[in-house]
Amino acid sequence: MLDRIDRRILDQLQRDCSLTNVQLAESVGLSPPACLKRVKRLNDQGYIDKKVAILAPGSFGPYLHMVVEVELTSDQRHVNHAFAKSAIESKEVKQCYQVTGEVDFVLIVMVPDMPSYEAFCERVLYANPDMKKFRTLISIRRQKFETTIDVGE
Amino acid sequence: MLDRIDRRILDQLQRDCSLTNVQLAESVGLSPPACLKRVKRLNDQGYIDKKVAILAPGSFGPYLHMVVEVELTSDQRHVNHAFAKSAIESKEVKQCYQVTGEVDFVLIVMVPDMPSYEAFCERVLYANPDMKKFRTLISIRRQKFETTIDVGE
DNA sequence: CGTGAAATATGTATCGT
DNA sequence: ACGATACATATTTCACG
Repeated sequence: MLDRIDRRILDQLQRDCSLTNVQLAESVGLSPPACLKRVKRLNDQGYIDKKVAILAPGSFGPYLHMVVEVELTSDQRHVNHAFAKSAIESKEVKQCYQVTGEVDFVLIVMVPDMPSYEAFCERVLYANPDMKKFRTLISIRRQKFETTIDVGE
Repeated sequence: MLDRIDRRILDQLQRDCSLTNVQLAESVGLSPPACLKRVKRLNDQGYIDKKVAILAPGSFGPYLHMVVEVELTSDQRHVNHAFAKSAIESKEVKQCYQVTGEVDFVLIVMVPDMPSYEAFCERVLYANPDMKKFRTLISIRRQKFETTIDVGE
Protein backbone atom coordinates (compact mmCIF):
# COMPACT_ATOMS: atom_id res chain seq x y z
CA MET A 1 0.00 0.00 0.00
CA LEU A 2 0.93 3.64 -0.32
CA ASP A 3 1.99 5.75 2.61
CA ARG A 4 2.18 9.54 2.76
CA ILE A 5 5.70 9.66 1.37
CA ASP A 6 4.76 7.50 -1.62
CA ARG A 7 1.87 9.83 -2.36
CA ARG A 8 4.06 12.89 -2.08
CA ILE A 9 6.57 11.33 -4.47
CA LEU A 10 3.87 10.48 -7.00
CA ASP A 11 2.26 13.89 -6.67
CA GLN A 12 5.58 15.61 -7.20
CA LEU A 13 6.42 13.49 -10.22
CA GLN A 14 3.07 14.02 -11.90
CA ARG A 15 3.56 17.78 -11.56
CA ASP A 16 7.22 17.83 -12.56
CA CYS A 17 9.39 14.82 -13.24
CA SER A 18 12.34 16.84 -14.55
CA LEU A 19 13.94 17.10 -11.14
CA THR A 20 16.76 14.82 -10.16
CA ASN A 21 16.38 12.06 -7.62
CA VAL A 22 18.50 14.13 -5.23
CA GLN A 23 16.05 17.04 -5.47
CA LEU A 24 13.06 14.74 -5.21
CA ALA A 25 14.55 13.08 -2.14
CA GLU A 26 15.05 16.45 -0.49
CA SER A 27 11.51 17.59 -1.30
CA VAL A 28 10.02 14.56 0.43
CA GLY A 29 12.57 14.46 3.25
CA LEU A 30 14.41 11.26 2.39
CA SER A 31 17.94 10.29 1.47
CA PRO A 32 18.49 9.84 -2.28
CA PRO A 33 18.88 6.04 -2.12
CA ALA A 34 15.73 5.59 -0.02
CA CYS A 35 13.81 7.84 -2.39
CA LEU A 36 15.12 6.03 -5.46
CA LYS A 37 14.09 2.68 -4.03
CA ARG A 38 10.56 3.94 -3.59
CA VAL A 39 10.39 5.41 -7.07
CA LYS A 40 11.55 2.14 -8.57
CA ARG A 41 9.03 0.22 -6.50
CA LEU A 42 6.22 2.58 -7.53
CA ASN A 43 7.31 2.10 -11.12
CA ASP A 44 7.43 -1.67 -10.86
CA GLN A 45 4.01 -1.78 -9.19
CA GLY A 46 2.55 0.12 -12.12
CA TYR A 47 1.60 3.37 -10.40
CA ILE A 48 3.57 5.33 -12.97
CA ASP A 49 2.31 4.75 -16.49
CA LYS A 50 4.97 6.79 -18.27
CA LYS A 51 7.00 9.97 -18.20
CA VAL A 52 6.44 12.42 -21.02
CA ALA A 53 7.35 15.91 -22.14
CA ILE A 54 4.36 18.18 -22.69
CA LEU A 55 5.20 20.33 -25.69
CA ALA A 56 3.97 23.90 -26.05
CA PRO A 57 1.15 23.54 -28.62
CA GLY A 58 1.56 26.96 -30.23
CA SER A 59 5.19 26.34 -31.18
CA PHE A 60 4.40 24.06 -34.09
CA GLY A 61 2.13 26.27 -36.15
CA PRO A 62 -1.59 26.85 -35.80
CA TYR A 63 -3.93 24.16 -34.57
CA LEU A 64 -7.56 23.67 -33.57
CA HIS A 65 -9.27 21.56 -30.95
CA MET A 66 -12.65 20.07 -31.70
CA VAL A 67 -15.03 18.35 -29.31
CA VAL A 68 -16.93 15.80 -31.37
CA GLU A 69 -20.01 13.97 -30.14
CA VAL A 70 -20.84 10.83 -32.08
CA GLU A 71 -24.09 8.87 -32.11
CA LEU A 72 -24.07 5.40 -33.63
CA THR A 73 -27.00 3.56 -35.23
CA SER A 74 -26.93 0.79 -32.63
CA ASP A 75 -25.48 -0.17 -29.28
CA GLN A 76 -24.30 -3.55 -30.55
CA ARG A 77 -20.95 -4.46 -29.08
CA HIS A 78 -19.22 -4.94 -32.40
CA VAL A 79 -20.51 -1.59 -33.68
CA ASN A 80 -19.18 0.24 -30.63
CA HIS A 81 -15.94 -1.63 -30.74
CA ALA A 82 -15.38 -0.96 -34.42
CA PHE A 83 -15.92 2.76 -33.95
CA ALA A 84 -13.66 2.90 -30.90
CA LYS A 85 -10.94 1.13 -32.83
CA SER A 86 -11.07 3.57 -35.74
CA ALA A 87 -11.05 6.51 -33.32
CA ILE A 88 -8.11 5.15 -31.38
CA GLU A 89 -6.16 4.58 -34.56
CA SER A 90 -6.67 8.12 -35.82
CA LYS A 91 -3.74 10.39 -35.04
CA GLU A 92 -6.07 13.43 -34.96
CA VAL A 93 -8.03 11.89 -32.06
CA LYS A 94 -6.20 12.79 -28.86
CA GLN A 95 -8.90 11.53 -26.51
CA CYS A 96 -11.87 9.21 -26.84
CA TYR A 97 -14.56 8.82 -24.18
CA GLN A 98 -17.28 6.19 -24.46
CA VAL A 99 -20.35 7.69 -22.79
CA THR A 100 -23.89 6.74 -21.83
CA GLY A 101 -27.07 8.35 -23.12
CA GLU A 102 -28.02 9.76 -26.49
CA VAL A 103 -24.41 10.25 -27.50
CA ASP A 104 -22.12 7.21 -27.71
CA PHE A 105 -18.64 8.75 -27.98
CA VAL A 106 -17.00 12.06 -27.29
CA LEU A 107 -13.74 12.74 -29.09
CA ILE A 108 -11.18 15.46 -28.52
CA VAL A 109 -9.69 16.04 -31.94
CA MET A 110 -6.63 18.17 -32.73
CA VAL A 111 -5.99 19.36 -36.29
CA PRO A 112 -3.88 22.08 -37.91
CA ASP A 113 -6.79 23.59 -39.88
CA MET A 114 -10.35 23.09 -41.16
CA PRO A 115 -9.42 21.15 -44.31
CA SER A 116 -7.62 18.64 -42.10
CA TYR A 117 -10.72 18.38 -39.95
CA GLU A 118 -12.91 17.77 -42.99
CA ALA A 119 -10.52 15.07 -44.14
CA PHE A 120 -10.74 13.47 -40.71
CA CYS A 121 -14.57 13.56 -40.80
CA GLU A 122 -14.60 11.87 -44.19
CA ARG A 123 -12.12 9.20 -43.20
CA VAL A 124 -13.41 8.31 -39.76
CA LEU A 125 -17.00 9.56 -39.44
CA TYR A 126 -18.73 9.57 -42.83
CA ALA A 127 -16.89 6.44 -43.94
CA ASN A 128 -18.49 4.46 -41.10
CA PRO A 129 -21.97 3.17 -42.06
CA ASP A 130 -22.86 2.79 -38.37
CA MET A 131 -22.26 6.49 -37.69
CA LYS A 132 -25.76 7.98 -37.34
CA LYS A 133 -24.95 11.59 -36.55
CA PHE A 134 -22.25 13.74 -35.04
CA ARG A 135 -21.94 17.24 -33.69
CA THR A 136 -18.78 19.33 -33.69
CA LEU A 137 -18.04 21.90 -31.01
CA ILE A 138 -15.20 24.09 -32.22
CA SER A 139 -12.91 25.14 -29.43
CA ILE A 140 -11.71 28.71 -29.59
CA ARG A 141 -9.52 28.25 -26.55
CA ARG A 142 -8.31 25.45 -24.35
CA GLN A 143 -8.55 27.11 -20.97
CA LYS A 144 -7.17 24.21 -18.97
CA PHE A 145 -5.32 21.00 -19.63
CA GLU A 146 -4.23 19.09 -16.60
CA THR A 147 -2.78 15.57 -16.53
CA THR A 148 -2.59 15.21 -12.76
CA ILE A 149 -4.94 13.10 -10.71
CA ASP A 150 -5.80 13.12 -7.02
CA VAL A 151 -3.45 10.80 -5.15
CA GLY A 152 -4.98 11.43 -1.74
CA GLU A 153 -3.80 13.07 1.53
CA MET B 1 14.07 27.05 -36.61
CA LEU B 2 13.68 23.34 -36.10
CA ASP B 3 15.50 20.82 -38.24
CA ARG B 4 14.77 17.11 -38.52
CA ILE B 5 16.94 16.21 -35.53
CA ASP B 6 15.19 18.75 -33.29
CA ARG B 7 11.83 17.28 -34.28
CA ARG B 8 13.02 13.77 -33.60
CA ILE B 9 14.25 14.81 -30.17
CA LEU B 10 10.96 16.52 -29.31
CA ASP B 11 8.94 13.62 -30.64
CA GLN B 12 10.95 11.15 -28.62
CA LEU B 13 10.63 13.22 -25.45
CA GLN B 14 6.87 13.69 -25.76
CA ARG B 15 6.52 9.90 -26.07
CA ASP B 16 9.00 9.02 -23.35
CA CYS B 17 11.20 11.41 -21.45
CA SER B 18 12.44 8.82 -18.99
CA LEU B 19 15.46 7.92 -21.09
CA THR B 20 18.86 9.40 -20.30
CA ASN B 21 20.56 11.93 -22.50
CA VAL B 22 23.00 9.22 -23.56
CA GLN B 23 20.13 7.03 -24.80
CA LEU B 24 18.38 9.96 -26.44
CA ALA B 25 21.59 10.94 -28.20
CA GLU B 26 22.01 7.45 -29.54
CA SER B 27 18.39 7.28 -30.74
CA VAL B 28 18.81 10.46 -32.80
CA GLY B 29 22.37 9.72 -33.92
CA LEU B 30 24.29 12.42 -32.06
CA SER B 31 26.97 12.51 -29.41
CA PRO B 32 25.59 13.09 -25.89
CA PRO B 33 26.95 16.65 -25.57
CA ALA B 34 25.57 17.68 -28.97
CA CYS B 35 22.21 16.21 -28.04
CA LEU B 36 22.21 17.89 -24.65
CA LYS B 37 22.92 21.25 -26.23
CA ARG B 38 19.87 20.87 -28.46
CA VAL B 39 17.62 19.76 -25.62
CA LYS B 40 18.64 22.76 -23.55
CA ARG B 41 18.11 25.08 -26.50
CA LEU B 42 14.65 23.59 -27.15
CA ASN B 43 13.86 24.06 -23.48
CA ASP B 44 15.06 27.66 -23.42
CA GLN B 45 13.12 28.48 -26.58
CA GLY B 46 9.95 27.23 -24.91
CA TYR B 47 9.19 24.20 -27.06
CA ILE B 48 8.98 22.00 -23.98
CA ASP B 49 6.32 23.16 -21.55
CA LYS B 50 7.07 20.64 -18.82
CA LYS B 51 7.95 17.05 -18.07
CA VAL B 52 5.42 15.04 -16.11
CA ALA B 53 4.72 11.51 -14.95
CA ILE B 54 1.40 10.13 -16.15
CA LEU B 55 0.00 8.04 -13.30
CA ALA B 56 -2.11 4.94 -13.87
CA PRO B 57 -5.64 6.19 -13.04
CA GLY B 58 -6.99 2.90 -11.70
CA SER B 59 -4.32 2.62 -9.01
CA PHE B 60 -5.84 5.22 -6.73
CA GLY B 61 -9.31 3.82 -6.25
CA PRO B 62 -12.36 4.17 -8.45
CA TYR B 63 -12.97 7.29 -10.49
CA LEU B 64 -15.34 8.61 -13.14
CA HIS B 65 -14.88 10.88 -16.10
CA MET B 66 -17.68 13.25 -17.07
CA VAL B 67 -17.99 15.33 -20.19
CA VAL B 68 -19.95 18.42 -19.20
CA GLU B 69 -21.40 20.90 -21.70
CA VAL B 70 -22.27 24.27 -20.23
CA GLU B 71 -24.45 27.00 -21.70
CA LEU B 72 -24.33 30.46 -20.14
CA THR B 73 -27.07 33.08 -20.10
CA SER B 74 -25.02 35.57 -22.09
CA ASP B 75 -21.87 35.89 -24.19
CA GLN B 76 -20.67 38.92 -22.27
CA ARG B 77 -16.95 38.82 -21.79
CA HIS B 78 -17.06 39.08 -18.02
CA VAL B 79 -19.62 36.26 -17.81
CA ASN B 80 -17.46 33.95 -19.88
CA HIS B 81 -14.36 34.96 -18.02
CA ALA B 82 -15.94 34.42 -14.63
CA PHE B 83 -17.09 30.93 -15.56
CA ALA B 84 -13.72 30.01 -17.06
CA LYS B 85 -12.02 31.17 -13.89
CA SER B 86 -14.21 29.04 -11.64
CA ALA B 87 -13.71 26.02 -13.91
CA ILE B 88 -9.95 26.45 -13.99
CA GLU B 89 -9.81 26.74 -10.22
CA SER B 90 -11.78 23.52 -9.66
CA LYS B 91 -9.56 20.55 -9.02
CA GLU B 92 -12.20 18.20 -10.48
CA VAL B 93 -11.97 19.97 -13.85
CA LYS B 94 -9.08 18.43 -15.75
CA GLN B 95 -9.77 20.17 -19.04
CA CYS B 96 -11.81 23.19 -20.08
CA TYR B 97 -12.57 24.06 -23.71
CA GLN B 98 -14.29 27.30 -24.65
CA VAL B 99 -16.35 26.52 -27.74
CA THR B 100 -18.54 28.27 -30.29
CA GLY B 101 -22.23 27.63 -30.91
CA GLU B 102 -25.07 26.76 -28.57
CA VAL B 103 -22.73 25.42 -25.93
CA ASP B 104 -20.19 27.77 -24.37
CA PHE B 105 -17.84 25.44 -22.49
CA VAL B 106 -16.97 21.77 -22.49
CA LEU B 107 -15.37 20.41 -19.35
CA ILE B 108 -13.67 17.12 -18.73
CA VAL B 109 -14.31 16.39 -15.07
CA MET B 110 -12.75 13.63 -13.01
CA VAL B 111 -14.32 12.56 -9.71
CA PRO B 112 -14.10 9.50 -7.44
CA ASP B 113 -17.88 8.94 -7.30
CA MET B 114 -21.33 10.41 -7.97
CA PRO B 115 -21.66 12.27 -4.65
CA SER B 116 -18.43 14.07 -5.48
CA TYR B 117 -19.83 14.96 -8.87
CA GLU B 118 -23.01 16.34 -7.32
CA ALA B 119 -20.94 18.41 -4.93
CA PHE B 120 -18.97 19.75 -7.89
CA CYS B 121 -22.19 20.65 -9.74
CA GLU B 122 -23.50 22.52 -6.73
CA ARG B 123 -20.29 24.41 -6.13
CA VAL B 124 -19.37 25.34 -9.70
CA LEU B 125 -22.49 25.05 -11.86
CA TYR B 126 -25.65 25.71 -9.83
CA ALA B 127 -23.89 28.34 -7.73
CA ASN B 128 -23.27 30.45 -10.84
CA PRO B 129 -26.29 32.66 -11.67
CA ASP B 130 -25.06 32.98 -15.27
CA MET B 131 -25.17 29.22 -15.80
CA LYS B 132 -28.25 28.65 -17.99
CA LYS B 133 -28.10 24.90 -18.52
CA PHE B 134 -25.65 22.05 -18.60
CA ARG B 135 -25.60 18.49 -19.87
CA THR B 136 -23.53 15.67 -18.39
CA LEU B 137 -22.22 12.82 -20.50
CA ILE B 138 -21.05 10.07 -18.18
CA SER B 139 -18.00 8.28 -19.50
CA ILE B 140 -18.04 4.55 -19.00
CA ARG B 141 -14.56 4.21 -20.48
CA ARG B 142 -11.73 6.44 -21.57
CA GLN B 143 -10.63 4.65 -24.70
CA LYS B 144 -7.74 6.96 -25.53
CA PHE B 145 -5.74 9.64 -23.80
CA GLU B 146 -2.80 11.00 -25.73
CA THR B 147 -0.68 14.02 -24.84
CA THR B 148 1.48 14.05 -27.97
CA ILE B 149 1.14 16.55 -30.77
CA ASP B 150 2.28 16.44 -34.37
CA VAL B 151 5.77 17.94 -34.64
CA GLY B 152 6.07 17.43 -38.37
CA GLU B 153 8.29 15.30 -40.61
C1' DC C 1 16.50 4.14 6.22
C1' DG C 2 21.19 6.41 6.19
C1' DT C 3 26.23 6.57 4.97
C1' DG C 4 29.95 6.18 1.93
C1' DA C 5 32.09 4.39 -2.36
C1' DA C 6 31.83 2.81 -7.27
C1' DA C 7 29.55 3.23 -11.72
C1' DT C 8 27.20 6.17 -14.79
C1' DA C 9 25.36 10.36 -16.57
C1' DT C 10 25.44 15.29 -17.15
C1' DG C 11 27.73 19.35 -18.27
C1' DT C 12 31.93 22.20 -19.93
C1' DA C 13 35.83 23.30 -22.67
C1' DT C 14 38.40 22.65 -26.57
C1' DC C 15 39.32 21.22 -31.06
C1' DG C 16 38.16 19.98 -35.74
C1' DT C 17 35.23 20.12 -39.89
C1' DA D 1 27.85 27.06 -36.86
C1' DC D 2 27.69 22.43 -35.36
C1' DG D 3 29.39 18.13 -33.83
C1' DA D 4 33.03 15.05 -31.56
C1' DT D 5 36.43 14.02 -28.13
C1' DA D 6 38.23 14.56 -23.51
C1' DC D 7 37.74 16.02 -19.05
C1' DA D 8 35.31 17.77 -14.66
C1' DT D 9 31.23 17.68 -11.97
C1' DA D 10 27.03 15.68 -10.34
C1' DT D 11 23.91 11.95 -9.92
C1' DT D 12 22.57 7.33 -9.64
C1' DT D 13 23.20 2.96 -7.62
C1' DC D 14 25.12 -0.65 -4.74
C1' DA D 15 27.06 -2.65 -0.38
C1' DC D 16 27.05 -2.26 4.38
C1' DG D 17 25.68 -0.80 9.05
